[in-house]
Amino acid sequence: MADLQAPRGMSDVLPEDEPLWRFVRDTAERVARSFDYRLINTPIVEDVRVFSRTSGDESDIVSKEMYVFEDRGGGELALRPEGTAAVCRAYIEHGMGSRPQPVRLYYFGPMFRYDRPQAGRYRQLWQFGVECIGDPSPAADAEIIELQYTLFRELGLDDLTLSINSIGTAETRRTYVDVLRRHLEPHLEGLSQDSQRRFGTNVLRILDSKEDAGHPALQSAPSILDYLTDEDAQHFEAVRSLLDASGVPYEVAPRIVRGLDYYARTVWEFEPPAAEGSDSGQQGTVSAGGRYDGLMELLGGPPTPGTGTAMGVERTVLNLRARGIEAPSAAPVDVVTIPLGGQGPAAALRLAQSLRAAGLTVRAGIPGRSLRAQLRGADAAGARYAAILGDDEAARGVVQLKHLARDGEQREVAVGDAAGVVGSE
RNA sequence: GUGGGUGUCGCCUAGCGGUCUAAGGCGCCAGGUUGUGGCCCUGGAGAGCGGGGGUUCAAAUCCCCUCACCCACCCCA
Repeated sequence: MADLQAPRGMSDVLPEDEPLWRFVRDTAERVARSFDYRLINTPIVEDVRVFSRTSGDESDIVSKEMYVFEDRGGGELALRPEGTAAVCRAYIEHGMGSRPQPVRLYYFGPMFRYDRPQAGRYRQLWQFGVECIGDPSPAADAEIIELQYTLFRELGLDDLTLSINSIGTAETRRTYVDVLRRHLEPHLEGLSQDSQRRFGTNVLRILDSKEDAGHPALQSAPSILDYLTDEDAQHFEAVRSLLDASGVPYEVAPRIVRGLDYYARTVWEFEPPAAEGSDSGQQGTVSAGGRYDGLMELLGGPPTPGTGTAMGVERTVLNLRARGIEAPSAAPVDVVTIPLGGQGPAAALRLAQSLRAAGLTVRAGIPGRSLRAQLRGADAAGARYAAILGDDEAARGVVQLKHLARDGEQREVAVGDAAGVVGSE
């Protein structure tokens, strides 16, 4: 094995992987644009405060998963762990608040988290995300969810389940956390160690516990939905009826919470159906998002509502592969040139130029190899035609066009006619 | 961060203490005509067994450490 390898948890996307990636990316961009979302590219590094202020210093992302480094000017930079905060920073920086609201944006790029890698979890992960900024209404939430839903359908992932919840606003959450604490406290002894730890750090997470899922204390736990303010409840109700209207199936899951502090009200996740057998792939969430009113203020901007979602590209590709879904096949090689002799190479170069100019895909043959070897190579490449050019052809301004894809019939045509012949089939 | 598993040519795999200066398949390169493919045949290049250290007369084969990957937990996309 080579002594130099890609950094832990980071991997190469090889040419053979690329068609599926391109399928995901192209489909994502097409769907986003069809909802009138526009691309925004932000740097992959940001001032660390973009994330520490917004994700919450206590969050795992900030406390232990960020790649932070000092640049030569002494500033603290971070490899971005997620996209939303960076997009919001750009929104503020470029005064997008004075554009027609809401501003609809999408991004596609790598994120970095210093996690322990495992199936579906990487230190460099790609996300496709959409953000609808400047609209507090339930319609924006429903639009984002519908967009994501549409994208999964277009990709052929039609068995993902959508879970939605409302976690209210900061105050309702505080109230609910107190209630939940009081409810769980008497049962603490009987809960798992993880849950006991989370009782101190993040009570809401206990609801998500796999270990304690069947515990009576959890089954009887109060639902956050019962603690929503009237406004929160109305908002959630409206999101639901809009989803109903657009035919997006979902289930309400009062137990889902999100990892980042800036979420408010609507939150959601798309997950593949629980795998048969037992313990496969707990890294299931393919896409997740929520409303983040309040985030802008954490970044020093004016109060601005927003909602968005992010999809894990690797996990999406994993799900496509698991279902045997393949990317539309790439364009084949139209012609492989086969230069022979002393004059062939130059003639082949000129021919290749003119064929490419005509929009054809041409692989240059390698001078010096035998005709036999070159034809074998052309065949292996799956080329439709081989264009043989030796001294004789070069002198006469012709080329031997051999139709590999068929029976190998070969005919001599003038160099100038080659593009027409190849292009006509 | 915690626990478990794996690690032999580019890929897949055999070997599991001496017959291994490591074998096979795929792929790659070349040849089987002087300028003709796909099948087939022949030959060739390519690893010293993830790395390091031990044990032993002898290690790919045993032990330890380390690295990487995989799986689970935590957390998350």
